[in-house]
Amino acid sequence: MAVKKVKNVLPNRLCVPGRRQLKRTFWLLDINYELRGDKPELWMWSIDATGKRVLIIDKNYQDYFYIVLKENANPETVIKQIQKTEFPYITKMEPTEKKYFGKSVKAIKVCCQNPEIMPKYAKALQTIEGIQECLEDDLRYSMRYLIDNSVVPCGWHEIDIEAQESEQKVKTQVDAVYEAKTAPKYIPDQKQPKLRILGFSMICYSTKGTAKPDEDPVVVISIATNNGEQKQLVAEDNNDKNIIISLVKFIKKFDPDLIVGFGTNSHDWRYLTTRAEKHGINLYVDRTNTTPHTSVYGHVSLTGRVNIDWYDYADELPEVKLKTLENIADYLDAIKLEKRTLIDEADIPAYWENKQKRSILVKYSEENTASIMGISDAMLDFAVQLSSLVGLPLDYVGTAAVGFRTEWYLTREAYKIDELIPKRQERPYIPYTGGTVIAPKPGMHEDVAVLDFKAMYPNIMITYNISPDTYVPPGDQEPKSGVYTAPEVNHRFRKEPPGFYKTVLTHLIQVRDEIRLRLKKLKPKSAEYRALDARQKAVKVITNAAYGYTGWIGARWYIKPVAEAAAAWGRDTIQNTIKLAEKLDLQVIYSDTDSVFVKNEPSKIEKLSQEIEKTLGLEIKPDKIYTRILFTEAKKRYCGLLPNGELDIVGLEVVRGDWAAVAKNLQERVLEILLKEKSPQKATDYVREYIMDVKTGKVPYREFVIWKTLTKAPEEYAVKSPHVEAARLLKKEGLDLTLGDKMGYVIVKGEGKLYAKAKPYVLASEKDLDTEYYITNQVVPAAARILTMFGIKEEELYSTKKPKTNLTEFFAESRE
DNA sequence: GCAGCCCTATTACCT
DNA sequence: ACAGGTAATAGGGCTGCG
Repeated sequence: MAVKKVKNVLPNRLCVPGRRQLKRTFWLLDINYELRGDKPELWMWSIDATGKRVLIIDKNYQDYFYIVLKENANPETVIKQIQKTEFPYITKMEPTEKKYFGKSVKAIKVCCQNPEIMPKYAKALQTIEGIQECLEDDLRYSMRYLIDNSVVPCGWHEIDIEAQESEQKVKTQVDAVYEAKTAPKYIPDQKQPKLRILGFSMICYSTKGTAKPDEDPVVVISIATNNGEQKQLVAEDNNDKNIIISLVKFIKKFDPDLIVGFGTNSHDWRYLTTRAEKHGINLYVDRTNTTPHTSVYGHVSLTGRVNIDWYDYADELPEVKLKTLENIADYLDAIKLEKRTLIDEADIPAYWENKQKRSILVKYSEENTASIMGISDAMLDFAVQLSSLVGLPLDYVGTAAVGFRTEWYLTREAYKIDELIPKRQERPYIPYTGGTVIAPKPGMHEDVAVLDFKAMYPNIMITYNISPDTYVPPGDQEPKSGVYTAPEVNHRFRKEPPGFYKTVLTHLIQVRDEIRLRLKKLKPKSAEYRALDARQKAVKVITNAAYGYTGWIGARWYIKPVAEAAAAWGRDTIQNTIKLAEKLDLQVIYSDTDSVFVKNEPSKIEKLSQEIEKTLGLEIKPDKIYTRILFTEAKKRYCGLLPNGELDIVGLEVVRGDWAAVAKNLQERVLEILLKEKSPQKATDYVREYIMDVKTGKVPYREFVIWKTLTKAPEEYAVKSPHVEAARLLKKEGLDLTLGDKMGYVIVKGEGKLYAKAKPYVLASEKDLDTEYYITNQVVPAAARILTMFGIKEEELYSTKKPKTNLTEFFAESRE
């Protein structure tokens, strides 16, 4: 796609040459806009090159949207028609050429003084003769500003400014307020200013059940800063008025750029707001003396500061199954502790009420904040890079779902090539066929190589120019340049010019390769390395999400054949690879979507890889080698032994969050014995002993807990199930569960269906456990899943006596 | 009334 | 609220059974 850009005429900027103009370089922290009467002002909260906190106000940028004209319409006639009607906020209309899904369209750019009136105007205009539709009236003013001026959150810019006598309330919060005299100009520089970071966590107290902000006080607030300051605020006489005042004071005094927490977007800020209102305190923790408010994608906004809730980044760590603060901190090695203080929510009242134990609660709270600071240390680089890459402000790039992050990146790219931004629209969900999975050859295999296509879907989209703007619908004439036709589904895509996705993906892949090359020359601990490494991770996230995005019905650029074609070419690619491998007499053991597991024969593999590269133009290479690998009959589940002696467990119970640890631990040990020692007999013995341990109470209570997510409100479930019933019991105790929370339950002795025997683990204890259930439904199935591959029957595992090798004897054994 | 079968709901995983 | 493909368990309805 030809990149043609009309260079900065800046028709939307009302440029007034000023006196006392200065040049400043600034790093953009947060952005918001204010309406002064009907005129928008864009506020950029920033840090300048000298480390001063400055607010730069741009009053000179006007919002606009586009009218797309019908093919035969005359722009001037349409403009005249509009002028006849009363649209007082329209300041300018100009005919222009744009592209829409790759096709040139006639359009009118409509400038509006008041950004918030635009959707209304756009709707009203639709009825006018010659107008096809209106677009881009649904972009927020602040995003419009960022996109049009190439302003990048968490990036450096240069700008001409003029000192401004600001209102007192603003002046107290920053070192200086300026008025923008030119558009900011982006300066690529990965260096970051030294940010002031404040982390906090809190503990609420209720005599029974979940604390309710209307009734129950906050009793401990723990604060820490990246300057090493720490403070524990402890309520006196269960009255939280003073500690909330102290929190506000502390924040004002430290004046953080970032406020970080865990669960703050969904809980803490709302709770504090309600408590503050109750006490008549102003919760002024931002830089403009307003209170926290919920905004875009559900993030809590603190004007002038960046509020980050690290829980929003938990999705980036799929290895952590139960996303508690402790687990995430431990996973990231965020905090060094001899022994962590752990207190269940249900036990908090007991700790608070007991003066001796109260100090433990305060320590727990202090450790929580320390964990938050540690997570910050590990994750902030990534958040900053994601923000600057996709162009969403740092305070809500984390709350934006993957689809929206991808879309904002695309939106910025579309602007650069004059593509109009399609509207979001409701569509029916129609699934399509995805990747191919072939059944594994069950059993143990020695020396197996896993070959992976490098970024298969992105590269397929590049190779076949698959894109919303290159799609040739059925019935449309084939373009001169010719088309690529997808296998099976027969969707066509023009070969030329390069499509939107091809351009974007090529760029992303190239950028990542460049970064990785630079990383090789840097010291891994250096700030530059960390920032760049975070950058390449952010690039990878967006690259990998692109294919999924194309098949998402919520996507602005959704065109089903695009996703469907990419998937079809994927299937074709892997099928060809398997065929070729077989032709080379390279035994294929398993394949899933973009990978093939083959016998490790390097010369044949090399040949395969070269042949694929030559015929398909895609890169496939060994990703890892397993010394030994075990498959059951199931797809997507296996265990491999790596050369370094580690086990790579995929899909099996061990890696699932919804099996009790008592079963997972056993299965892991069984796999270890089998893969390392190749002894089914030893594994069987181990299982039998283990079962005895379970029966005799040698396994800790916590290992019996089963965790399952509550995906909807308890009433909405069609069938009764253990975790939902357990959640009901919790609720009876006043302990609420929010949608998406994990319910931890155990199965206790009793009658009837399983759901009747499920109890929240906090409400039961060791002696209640139905060990029979755990043995027959957790421990044995998990072990048998593996051991049946070696001819060992499930029933054999129940035997308490020495194993018998002979089946007749085994059947004589009694099963208890 | 219930064992056995089959289908559905549900969850979490893999690429 | 990025996609589809898959395994697995428990619930629940239905059938057949003198």
